Amino acid sequence: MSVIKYSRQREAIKEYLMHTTEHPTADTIYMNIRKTFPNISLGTVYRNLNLLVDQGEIIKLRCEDGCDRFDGKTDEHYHFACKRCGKVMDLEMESIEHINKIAGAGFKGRIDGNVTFFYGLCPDCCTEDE
Amino acid sequence: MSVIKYSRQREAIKEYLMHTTEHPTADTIYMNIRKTFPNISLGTVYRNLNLLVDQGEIIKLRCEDGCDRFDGKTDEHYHFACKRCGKVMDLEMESIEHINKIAGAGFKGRIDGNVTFFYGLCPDCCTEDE
DNA sequence: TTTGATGCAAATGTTTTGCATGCAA
DNA sequence: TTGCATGCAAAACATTTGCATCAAA
Repeated sequence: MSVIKYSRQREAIKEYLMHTTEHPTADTIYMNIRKTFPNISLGTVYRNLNLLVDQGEIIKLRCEDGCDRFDGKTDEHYHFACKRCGKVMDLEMESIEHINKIAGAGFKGRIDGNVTFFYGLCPDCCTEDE
Repeated sequence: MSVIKYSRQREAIKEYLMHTTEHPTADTIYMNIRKTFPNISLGTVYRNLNLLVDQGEIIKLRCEDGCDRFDGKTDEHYHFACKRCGKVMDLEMESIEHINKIAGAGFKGRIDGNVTFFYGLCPDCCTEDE
């Protein structure tokens, strides 16, 4: 098994994800990191994102719109996607991990967890409706 | 707005999805429909799948493994994905739609629903572990 | 007939990968 | 010095689309 060496690019990606709540796509991350590392390549961004996901330092979100988004917040929380503007946000809500028990009730396998995505209209799009 | 005409290919796709619980990918559906329509093209399969999704006759599942899967069962139910073999199955369980209220409690927007995917080990992979 | 559906192939968009070079240890 | 990480470009992959032709209504 190979050792993981420090890299400024990876550090910058991690740093960027720690300080945004936007749940950016790989391409958005690429555009932003380029401000600091103009020569960084998309391939490097992808390689580092996958590495960070494997290490559990960031989370990969499989969105409805097809492409992946990344989240630097790794503690248990839930996401919301706006059906109108596509924005993805964190939800401040109490735990719903009890649904794992509900799901496991009549199931012969083992339930380890769940991925839950809520959808509807975000606060901004909701206001526009009035 | 254009009228939707009958097509034997679309009917075959719908029929196939109605009688499988495998949650096949577009490519798997293509391979199967080719047994009946050897000349059908992948493009046609995709076009019809999207059409059926728009009509609410089937459901599209965005899976962890990246590609989409399709489900002919359209009533409210939840899915499970095996982390080991990748199999996707339906879960027989009571409704958890109350989580929409929990999610909406401190949220300024509007919650219309949720997409929930459970994961862990399927019954088959679970048994192998013993 | 008219117009939507098809088959085919080319195009698209996202993500991965091979390889020579650069940089961390 | 060793070998992982990078930049670049090509490849891989799932999905969509343009167009001439076919078939439903």
